[in-house]
Amino acid sequence: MAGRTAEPGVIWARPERTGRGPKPAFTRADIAAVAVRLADAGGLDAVSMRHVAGELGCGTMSLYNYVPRKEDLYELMVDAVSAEHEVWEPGGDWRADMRRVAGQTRALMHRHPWLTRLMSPIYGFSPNALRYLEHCLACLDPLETTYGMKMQLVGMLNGCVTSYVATELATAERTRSLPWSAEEENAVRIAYLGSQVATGAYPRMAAAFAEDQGPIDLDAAFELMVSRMLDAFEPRN
Amino acid sequence: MAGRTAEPGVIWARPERTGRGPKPAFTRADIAAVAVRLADAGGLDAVSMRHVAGELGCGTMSLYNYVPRKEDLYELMVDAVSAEHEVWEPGGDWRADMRRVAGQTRALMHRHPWLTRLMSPIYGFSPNALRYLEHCLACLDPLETTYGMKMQLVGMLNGCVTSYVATELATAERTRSLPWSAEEENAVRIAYLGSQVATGAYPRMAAAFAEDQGPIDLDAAFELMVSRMLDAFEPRN
DNA sequence: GCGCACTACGTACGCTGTACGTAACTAGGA
DNA sequence: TCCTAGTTACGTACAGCGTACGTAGTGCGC
Repeated sequence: MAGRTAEPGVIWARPERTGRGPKPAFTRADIAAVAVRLADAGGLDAVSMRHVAGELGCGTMSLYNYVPRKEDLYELMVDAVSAEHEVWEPGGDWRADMRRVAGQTRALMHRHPWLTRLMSPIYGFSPNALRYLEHCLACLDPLETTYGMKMQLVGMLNGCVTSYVATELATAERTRSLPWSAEEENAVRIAYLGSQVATGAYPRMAAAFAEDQGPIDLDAAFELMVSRMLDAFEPRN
Repeated sequence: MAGRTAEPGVIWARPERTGRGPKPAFTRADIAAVAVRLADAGGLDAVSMRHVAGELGCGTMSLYNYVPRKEDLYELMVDAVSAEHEVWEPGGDWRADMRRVAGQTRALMHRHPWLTRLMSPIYGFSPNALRYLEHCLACLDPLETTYGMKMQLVGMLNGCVTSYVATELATAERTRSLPWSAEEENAVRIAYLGSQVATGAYPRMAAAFAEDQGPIDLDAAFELMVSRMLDAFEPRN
């Protein structure tokens, strides 16, 4: 009965299997795969211990043999999809390589929209996160600066990418599958915003909304943002 | 009984008070203040409809007269603390002003650690968010570019600040008030990380950890990040 | 002054994470 | 070789959550 309750630490630090007892029926990879599938299909809220266990065909509480807390299940999920991060031989142009990294991160988050919600700094050192970080550092080899600075670059880039994609996804989600119609929702928002702006209290916001506002090319805007971000780390001359 | 269920839209679009019926016992500000106080004291998880209602001294379901969904309560909270954003007369140096804005945002998130979790792009157009945005745009008046670009700047800055502070807070939280001791937790993490790095699969990560690693000045690192970010928007010459 | 929109709130439902007790099983140490 | 300790499996149970809904009381607008 010892060690039944939560122990210190990252789930990655505890071995998946210790010799004693019956063979576990599943691997962490199995569990993560099921959870990811559920989240992809029904959103993060569809990932409950009961649901995952049901999908695996085992009792709810059996899951706790593999995953001490639900938070750890989330860690498994993040690590599992992080495996999709492609790793290539850096080409010598760190800006180009990092643009590609950022693009892949964005694509990953589009494939798994729940990822942005789990992109807390806590999930930082899973095996595939290490692999990803190592790859980023490899891409940054041509950049002559400290590793601390490179880590900061990666951190900032990830932060911006996450927040950008989160905005993208929220916007897309709002115009889809709401209990009321998207047009109605939008009309209400526009009307409200218009009424606020019309008070004259926000002249610059008014000007901003009045600006052209053609349909935005989200891809181009993303590339631009990333480029600007990387520019900031170009060694000064 | 009409309109009992959720209606389209932002909570800000519906009037706080329509003429009919008994006077409401509370204002939205009252409710937001209570929720913020609870979150400050006990974390975001301490904010439940029951708990807030109890603190207000009313029945749980009465809250739903003021706040159609819990998500809207969150919106009220974000707006309430956004009122703490100081607004000043821009001094003509947009970089200096934006650095100050970023610093205030960071301070705000330190005062209300739950804020980073609610900083979803959804909560974008509350009254105080508009006030904040207008102020940012005012600070950016000297920067000659489109409003679209300025909005992107503000968005990127917020994204980076949020992710930076989230990391700060998560790190601080991890070394505090855990069910097991912080030393133990850290020891486990270091041991795990060391074991991974020691495999030789992550040579650059190993180098990064080997690097100096004096105690990091979080304030300086933050200032540096913001400066770099703003540099990216400096008009090219 | 009448009616209706609004406030107030208790009850109830389905769901969540997970503590705990119990039974079956197996590998390591004697 | 057997024994036992550690592990897996899983049902039950509990406290808490968001919120749908019914009902009763209130007071403004017509």
